[in-house]
Parts: sequence; structure tokens; C-alpha cells
Amino acid sequence: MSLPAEAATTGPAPEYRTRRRRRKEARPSELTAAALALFVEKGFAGTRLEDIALHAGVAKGTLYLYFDSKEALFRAVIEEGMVAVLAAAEQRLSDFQGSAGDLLQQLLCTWWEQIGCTPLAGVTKLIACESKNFPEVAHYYHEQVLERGRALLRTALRRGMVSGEFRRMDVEAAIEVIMAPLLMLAISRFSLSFCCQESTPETYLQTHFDLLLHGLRSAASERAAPLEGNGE
Amino acid sequence: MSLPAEAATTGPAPEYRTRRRRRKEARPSELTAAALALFVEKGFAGTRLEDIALHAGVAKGTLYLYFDSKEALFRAVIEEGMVAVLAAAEQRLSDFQGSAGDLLQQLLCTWWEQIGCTPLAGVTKLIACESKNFPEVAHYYHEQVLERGRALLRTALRRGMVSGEFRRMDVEAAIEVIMAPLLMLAISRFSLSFCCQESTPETYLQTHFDLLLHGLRSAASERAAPLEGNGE
DNA sequence: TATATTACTGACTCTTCAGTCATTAAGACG
DNA sequence: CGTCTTAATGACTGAAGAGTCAGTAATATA
Repeated sequence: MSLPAEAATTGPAPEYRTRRRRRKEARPSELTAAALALFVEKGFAGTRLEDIALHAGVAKGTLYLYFDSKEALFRAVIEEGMVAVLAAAEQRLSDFQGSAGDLLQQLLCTWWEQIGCTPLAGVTKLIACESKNFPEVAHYYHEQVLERGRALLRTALRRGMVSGEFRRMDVEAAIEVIMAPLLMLAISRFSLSFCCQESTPETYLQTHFDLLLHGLRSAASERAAPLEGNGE
Repeated sequence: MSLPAEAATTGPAPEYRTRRRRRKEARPSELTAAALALFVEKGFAGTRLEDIALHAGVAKGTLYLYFDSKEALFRAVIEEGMVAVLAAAEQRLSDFQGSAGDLLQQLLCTWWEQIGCTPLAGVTKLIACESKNFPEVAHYYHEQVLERGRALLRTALRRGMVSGEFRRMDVEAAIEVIMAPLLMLAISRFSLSFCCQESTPETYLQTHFDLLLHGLRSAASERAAPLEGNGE
């Protein structure tokens, strides 16, 4: 990592001197990592394949040994990584013992650690920006990532309602509202005008969780009119 | 322009027959409206200027009579409309009499009516996607739109804290968390994988407001541990 | 109607970039 | 060391699209 200018973002090989290193196994993930970074920064159409190749330390032609086209590379970027994280989270959920509030907090924390603070967060921005141009990829993401994420939250919310810990609510709408700040945080990390937030991600997420559980109202004010606006 | 397939999205003039209508005054806003729609759908780099011109019912050359370059057109798209809405909201805020909760709800509703459900919502997506490519434009948007929007929320939250209606909180982080679902809703309207939400925008916004005020917890559970997690 | 003005046009140029392929060289094997 | 296989290269091609400008036609004025 001596030169942050180009290349060397993923895994700089130990042998530096030789120009044309032959490393068939490592190339695809190095290329998708470089592509993710550049697609997220400049957009799909605004990114040159040659820049992606340079970023990964190879020439443009090499890219075509591993991916058929620019679009195929895009698909690979989206399909890599996120699903594995989801599967792990589903496993953890099935083992979870504790209150619904704790489960909700664990889901938010896990999201931040596994996605939000990693390069994977860029996939969220990429889908938000490019989904209209790649409907099939967006559909894959919708089914394999978003819908499974929603299911995790649904489980936590339903569990809390059954136990009496949470009040009755429109679960599907609540899921969207709860996810939105996470998705925005991911997008913000790669957008100038949103990223200059006054708070750190940790404070932001803690505030989100805190508002979710307790709302804005003071205890006194809540006691005065506790049953107002109970949804539908 | 005999084909109604394209064009005529903005303001089809009364005189249809004449091909080369001369309407110097109406052109710029027709062109920015067409540009907004296409930039939002395909991204800045992915949109052809000729398509924008066709969408507005003119030829490509006409575009250059009103805008120096593709980037100048982008700037015009961003700088148009949003600021006027902000100014009106600031005016309304200064006149407002009522509880902080009512004020907050009014702010959310106004946002939806004036921005969220109009084409202006597209500006939010455009900034999220393209801000890294246009730092100066992003800076303008940050100062003239986002920061002023934050200030409106800040006023409402502070007013509620002073009156005792709201509990103490990290105001800056809360502002971000409250805005996030609005911004996500705007972005969702133009993104395939996010837009297939199970709830309508109205239900979504009502749920957002309801969760904000009261939180997830049931009254019983809240009474059991009312003072937990009071921020900082 | 004749003339002047100017909003508008679209064929053209020139650059940029996705995708190709003949060539090069790294490593394997004897 | 010589020979073979194949990962990697980068100059090249063709297409697409931003920006230009000489020409056209709609309106104003006399």
C-alpha cells in the first residue's frame, strides 16, 4: 500500500517486481472489488473498463478473460458477498434467545458490522442508482437480499408483538421505515452531499434504535395521552 | 414531431401542426424537466442529450441555445425548484402555532406534498447518485437544500424539548434519522428494487411519524422500564 | 408583400470507450 | 536448457455520442 494512487486496493501480491504475474484464482474477486469501488464512485456508465483493470493491477484485455462484458462484470459485483452475509444472519437469528428489543438491536449492529462499514455497503448505492438500467439484476437483489432482510426484521417485530413487548403496528410499513435509515447510511457513505453528517455512524445507529424503541415523546407527555394514534 | 410516442411530457403547446414552434420562454424549463426525468432513470452518463431534446420536443442543437454543456444542464436541473419549496416551508414554519408533534407532522406532510410526490423527488436520487461526479453542485445542494431542511427539523425538535413534549436526545443524529426515510422514499420512487414496497407512501409516512412519536414499545412494557437509554 | 431577425434544425466532426485478437512472456515439465 | 501451455498484454476497430455550425423557417416590422 505504498502508492494509494492506483491499484493495490484488494490484495497486493508478495512478488512486486514481476510485471505479468499469473494468478488465475485471485483475479475475479480483485476485479469485482475494483469494479465495485469505481462503479459506486462514478456510476456504471461513467466508469471506464480500463480504469477498473488498472485499479486491479492488470490490463484491460485481462478483464475479458474473466467476464464476458461490462454488464456481466456488473452482475458479478452485485451477486458477490451480500447473500453470504444474509445466510449467516438467518442462522444467528434462529439461535437467538432474548427479548425482541435485543434481537432488533442485534440485527442493526450486525448489519453495520457485516455490511454498513464494509465495501459491501456500496452495493446498496449501486442498486439504488442503476436498478432501472438492469432490471434482472435488481430483481435478483430484491429477492435474494432485500426480501430476506425484511424477513429478519419481520421475525423480530412479530416476536415482540406476540410477547407484548411491542405494541400493535403495521408490520410491513414498519419494516420499511426501520430499514430506510440503514440504506440511507450505506448510500451516504458514497455521496458527498449526504455524507457530511454531523453525527458518527455509531451515534446515528444508536439514535435510530433508541427512537425506535422509545419514540420522541417524554414519559410525562406520553402518560398524558398514551393511546393516541395506534395505527390503522 | 408527429409521433406522440415521445415528447409532450411537459407542456404540449396548443399549436400542434407547426413543426418549428418558436417559444423562447418555455424552452429552458421544458428541457430541464425532460433532463430530470431521463437523468433519474438512466443516470447522467447514461443519458443521451438527443433523447432529452426529443423528450422535450426539440432537436439537439436547440439544447445548446439554452445550456452551454451537458454539465450546465445538470446544474440547472438541480438548482431549479427545490429552493423555492424550502423558502415557502420556512415561511410557514415561522407562522406555525401548535404543539411540536403537530409541527413535525406538518413538516413531513409538506415534504410529501411539495417534493416527495412530485418530480422534484427525482433531484434527491440524482444527487445521491451523481454527487461524487459534481462536487460543486453537491455542495450547492447541501447548503441550499439539505442544511435548510435540517434546520426546519431542528426547530421542531428543540421546540418540543423546551416545552417538555419531547424527551432529551441527540438532536443532530435524530435529524438524520428522521430525514432518512423521506430521502429513501424519494429514491425508491425511481429504483426498481426498493420501490416494490408492500406499503403505500401514505401508510409508510404515517407509520414513520407514529413510530417517531411513540416508539415500538407497548405502554405496559414502557412503564416497566421508562428511563432506560436516554441518549448520550 | 418584401426584408430583417432569430429560434430552431440536423448533418457533420472529433473524441471516447467497449470489445477484439495477434503477440508476449510466465511458469510447468522433461 | 528447450519446448509447451496459457495467462496476460495493449494496439487496434467500430460504434456511440458530445458538441458545432451553415442553413432553414417562423415571426416581426415596414
